[in-house]
Amino acid sequence: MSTKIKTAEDQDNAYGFLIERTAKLIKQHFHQQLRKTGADITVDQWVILHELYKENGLNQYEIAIRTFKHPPTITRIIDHLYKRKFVVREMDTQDRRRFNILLTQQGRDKVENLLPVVMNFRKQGWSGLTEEDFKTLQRILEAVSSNLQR
Amino acid sequence: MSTKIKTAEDQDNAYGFLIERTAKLIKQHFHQQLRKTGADITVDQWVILHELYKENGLNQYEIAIRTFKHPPTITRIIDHLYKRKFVVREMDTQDRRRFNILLTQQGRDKVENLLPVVMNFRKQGWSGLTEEDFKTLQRILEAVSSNLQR
DNA sequence: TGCAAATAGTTATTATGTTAACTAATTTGT
DNA sequence: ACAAATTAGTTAACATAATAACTATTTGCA
Repeated sequence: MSTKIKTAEDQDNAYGFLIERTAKLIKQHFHQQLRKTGADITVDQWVILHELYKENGLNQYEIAIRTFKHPPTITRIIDHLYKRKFVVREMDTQDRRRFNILLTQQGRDKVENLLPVVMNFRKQGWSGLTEEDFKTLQRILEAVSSNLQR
Repeated sequence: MSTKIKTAEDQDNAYGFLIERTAKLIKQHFHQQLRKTGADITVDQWVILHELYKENGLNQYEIAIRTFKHPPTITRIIDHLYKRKFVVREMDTQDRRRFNILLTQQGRDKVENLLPVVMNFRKQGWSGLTEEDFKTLQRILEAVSSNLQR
């Protein structure tokens, strides 16, 4: 069959490992960049701040979907961001189970200060890769995701 | 230049996110598979058991390198595996700072019981992908890694 | 030989990942 | 209208991620 993976001695999950390793590397190096700038913020906190910067007032459920994180994780990270005065929780008047999460001015400033750092980081990480490469990468990773979600 | 990433409005790190999301999905689904079989073992514990199955007696430093995890993480996971009697720590006679980690029979049995589950999981995840796809995936992810480690 | 530097591993701290169990509010079906 | 099911969010418990600070060894080198 055409889908066999290397040879029989390939007992180790080389490709899954490669994907996880790369994801870790990206996160680690991005974390380093954030530290270097003295941002004093974690990668996951950044991700949520950035989502709110793109669309302010998301509720926690929507943030969970968009960031691919679980609800308890969102609760905790929002707690941290609230303590540091980057966001506030606003009770939703239509549905009192919901909180709309709003960036404060301080939160918005933080995102805007870090945007150049982020852009630079990406430029470094993706350098030398072509449009074609991105398309292929996307196709393969989405195939794996779809295989698993069956 | 040939390396630009889509358009200017692509402020979000779509590809980095895609890689991380896929890595998470793989881990999550593998975790589900392990639970379904009643294995009562985490993915990270499996990874270390499997490394030891491939080469018994590795020290913690070598395990850290091979699994891409940090030393404190290895300490804790080995502690868990020890409590569950899957491994033992043997003092290295050449270098008394080192422990050689050895699979017990119980640990070896655990790995062998789970190997078919793991193989099945991989078959599902990678189905429909060609040798060519794997090569491309590998090239791209290694390019990103190498870009970051510069 | 002797002492500084490097190495293997642990402990502690803070943050996130994952699941289960829970509260409170809303929606659905009849 | 109302009980049952669903949904948004929290709390708790346990495991991993990352870094710093530490102990105990071993190695490098003047």
